[in-house]
Amino acid sequence: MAVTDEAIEKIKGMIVSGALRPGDRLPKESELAADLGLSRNSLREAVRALSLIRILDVRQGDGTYVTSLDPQLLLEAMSFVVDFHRDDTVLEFLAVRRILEPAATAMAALRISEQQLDALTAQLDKLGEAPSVEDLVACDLEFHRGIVQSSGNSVLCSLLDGLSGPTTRARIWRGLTQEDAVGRTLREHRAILAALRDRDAEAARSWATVHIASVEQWLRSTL
Amino acid sequence: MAVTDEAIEKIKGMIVSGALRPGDRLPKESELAADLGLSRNSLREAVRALSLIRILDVRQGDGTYVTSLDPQLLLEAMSFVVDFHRDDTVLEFLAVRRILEPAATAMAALRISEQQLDALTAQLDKLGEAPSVEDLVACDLEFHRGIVQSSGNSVLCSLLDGLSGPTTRARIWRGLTQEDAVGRTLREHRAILAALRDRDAEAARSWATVHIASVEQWLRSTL
DNA sequence: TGACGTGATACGTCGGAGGTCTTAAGCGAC
DNA sequence: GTCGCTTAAGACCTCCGACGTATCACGTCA
Repeated sequence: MAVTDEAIEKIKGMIVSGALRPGDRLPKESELAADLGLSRNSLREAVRALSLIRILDVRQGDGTYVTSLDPQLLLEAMSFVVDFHRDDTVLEFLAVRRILEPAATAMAALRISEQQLDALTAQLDKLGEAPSVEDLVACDLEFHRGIVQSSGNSVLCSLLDGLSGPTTRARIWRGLTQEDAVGRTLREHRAILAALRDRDAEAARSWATVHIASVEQWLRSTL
Repeated sequence: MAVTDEAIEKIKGMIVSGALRPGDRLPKESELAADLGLSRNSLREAVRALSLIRILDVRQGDGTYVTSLDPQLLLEAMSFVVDFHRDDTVLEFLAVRRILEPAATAMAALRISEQQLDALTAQLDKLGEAPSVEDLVACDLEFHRGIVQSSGNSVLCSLLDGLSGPTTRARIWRGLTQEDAVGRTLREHRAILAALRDRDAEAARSWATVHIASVEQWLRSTL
């Protein structure tokens, strides 16, 4: 195994074992390199790799720190990965989202606060009747994120956040080509919100399923 | 933005735009560094980072290649990330798995082949009545992986693979073996398999839910 | 024709030299 | 005494050049 890969494993080990805790500062590059028995250049490769996936936070002029290791932060790296997938795998991502999002919406129906409900309502009202496609997509993303956050599971939230990347692309495409998609999306959002207000988990789940399935169906028919 | 980060973005852009396709070979380090306008050392940091998340495949003495970019390969990097999470977030990961795995099992019930069913049966038979903990854990992992693969969704499969990481699984099982969990697990596996044979998606989904919920319940009571 | 050796090629590792940014201590003015 | 600026130290950023090591392809020889 290359010395850089060894260094990655060793740093990982230090964190997993608890020798390095979230927020801790690492020894400076030259010291850490000496400790691990490799050159500063090779160590930097290891640190850079761990930095890309948000394990380490490198601050020039200051030092290198272990991040909070929040699920949100680490899974955020997933969206970077998802970007590499081409359209032919979008359907598979969408299928996973079709499983997770209704479940998250149902969970949210039992936990969401009145305050959050009002915020979602205001958000939908602000958009108006005939928004631009860009505004609609941005709003859609925000709407679903708000709901999923209310599910109370940060892992689930981050996962869906990452999965929404390709879906978003598809939805832009759809909005540009399918005439009634805008109005339909707005109506479905209202329906989901109403189900949440009613604390009706099953209705919320069903509307979320319908919402995603409509995108999926359209995508399947055009690919 | 640092030159290395720029290089990461540029290489990512070349792949996403299609200038570099899966399997393609990159220019050699010195040339690529010159093209992107940075030193070979800094470029290597970028390549190493992309290599960690399985975007690039570096072969000493040969060259650097774009990987297949299969969802399986890229999401495999997630298990690396999951390893960093502490016990207090295991429940959240388990909750997500509780959503995905029953759905995957239900999907599998409609698609799994007779051949795969026989393979799963043989696998359970081989384990016997009183297996060792190591064998049980390995078998459990393999059993679920086999089912999820039959769902036909590689993204879903990779995702669950990452969530069921060896670390998480091992931690859970370590304490679980004290109870009657072994026999219970074996019985539940048999039940899931029977549902699959009957092509009964709902029964398969329910058994899978029960299977995971029992682990979740135990974990919640002990943490 | 096939096995072997050798050279070319490309990645792996290293040490050192400046450069840039952040932080905090030192210092003077209000 | 407090605030703001200057300055110096510390740490990461980038680069260069050199050498080590693994792989592949070509040519040689049996």
